[in-house]
Amino acid sequence: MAAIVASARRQLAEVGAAELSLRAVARELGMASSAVYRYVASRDELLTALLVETYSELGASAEAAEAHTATDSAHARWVAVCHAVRRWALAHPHDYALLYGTPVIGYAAPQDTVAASGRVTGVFARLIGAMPPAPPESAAGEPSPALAGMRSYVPGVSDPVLVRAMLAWTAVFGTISFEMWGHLVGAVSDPDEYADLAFRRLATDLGLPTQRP
Amino acid sequence: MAAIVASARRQLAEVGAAELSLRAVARELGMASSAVYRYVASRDELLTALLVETYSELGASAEAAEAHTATDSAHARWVAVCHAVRRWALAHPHDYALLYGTPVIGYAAPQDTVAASGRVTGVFARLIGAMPPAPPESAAGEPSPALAGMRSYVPGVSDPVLVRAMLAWTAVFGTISFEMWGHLVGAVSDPDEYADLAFRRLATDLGLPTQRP
DNA sequence: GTCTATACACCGATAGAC
DNA sequence: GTCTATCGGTGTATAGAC
Repeated sequence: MAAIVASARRQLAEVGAAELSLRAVARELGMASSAVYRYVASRDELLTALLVETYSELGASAEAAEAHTATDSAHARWVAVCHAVRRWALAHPHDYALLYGTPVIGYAAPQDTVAASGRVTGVFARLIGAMPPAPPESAAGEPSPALAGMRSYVPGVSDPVLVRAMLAWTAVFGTISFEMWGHLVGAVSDPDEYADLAFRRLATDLGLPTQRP
Repeated sequence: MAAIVASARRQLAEVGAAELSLRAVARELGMASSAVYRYVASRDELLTALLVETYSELGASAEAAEAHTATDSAHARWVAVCHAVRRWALAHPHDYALLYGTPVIGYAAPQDTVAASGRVTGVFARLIGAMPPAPPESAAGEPSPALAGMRSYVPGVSDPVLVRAMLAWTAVFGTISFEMWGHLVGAVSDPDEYADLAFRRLATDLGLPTQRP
């Protein structure tokens, strides 16, 4: 089973998730295609196994980056986690595309994959929890019910701050995706430096404390 | 030729860009598969035609939204353009995925598609040009050469402001992509309202003027 | 411009022998 | 658990007649 998933991940790098083929896996493993069905009931099940393993790998990278700078400021940890995600994406472009690119048409992600994705999200959510709960301009206003799900991760924060946190999160993945998929060509000449500027800017604008806790 | 591209776009909605097939197009048009080769030299050429047409369509939507609010504030125009892009994406999810999702493996985008994509980008760039050139906290510092390409669009702006503009741009597409591809499930319960909050927040944080010009 | 025919590949999935 | 054989599809691309 491990060999099957490993082979499938190798294939991913060549053909993309939608073209992933059980037959090709069997070929690479020197088995008959029918033998693979002993281990995996269908192509979709293989895809699920791939998603879970890959989300978990990225989650581990992010967690490791945070643990490694755990004694530092929230600002430093945010930047470290962002860089870890970007580095992982650059090192595993096809795996990144599997997770954050166009979903495979006709494939319905089961609950397992949603749970697996939470590991990465959780790292960001914890960091965002270090935001100052009531910044100067925090206007009062009614808390919007649209953000209820998000608010459960980061309680006691005003709506503008919550939205800002969401935007920072989407900006991180938007930045990485745009870089990897060629949308930054012409605008950014040094992606490494730009990424660093961007991740630091986000941490600063989020108000993440620069002092150690 | 128009019928071929139209059929291909219909197909896109069913199978995804990577699985787009000349045969299926021919089938839908009631032609022999070989006849299509009179119009399109290869599958990649068809893909290019699709990309150019689709970028142009989205660009037209964004431009129309801006023109429609041209007499309003930059803040209002930013929000209108963001909503227009999101509405177009929701109405044409597969077209959006073609433009901003995972690139098709093995397909090298020719220069034509890059030029076509500039129409959308240009709308955002012009709006960003309305940012206050020297905000309070604009630290001096050396302008980074990594942002040279971007700076040519928005001259005379400090690096932090420039980076903030880039982040806003990537956040818009990150937000739309995350919503469309299911990464916001659990965090956001009302996507319409969240999108509005997010786009307004970005306009505000960018410092786009709320008064008419 | 459109057709038929063809070469040469690919795929998911199952039946049934060993 | 693995195999062979098979069903019933999919595709790109070309040759050559009309």
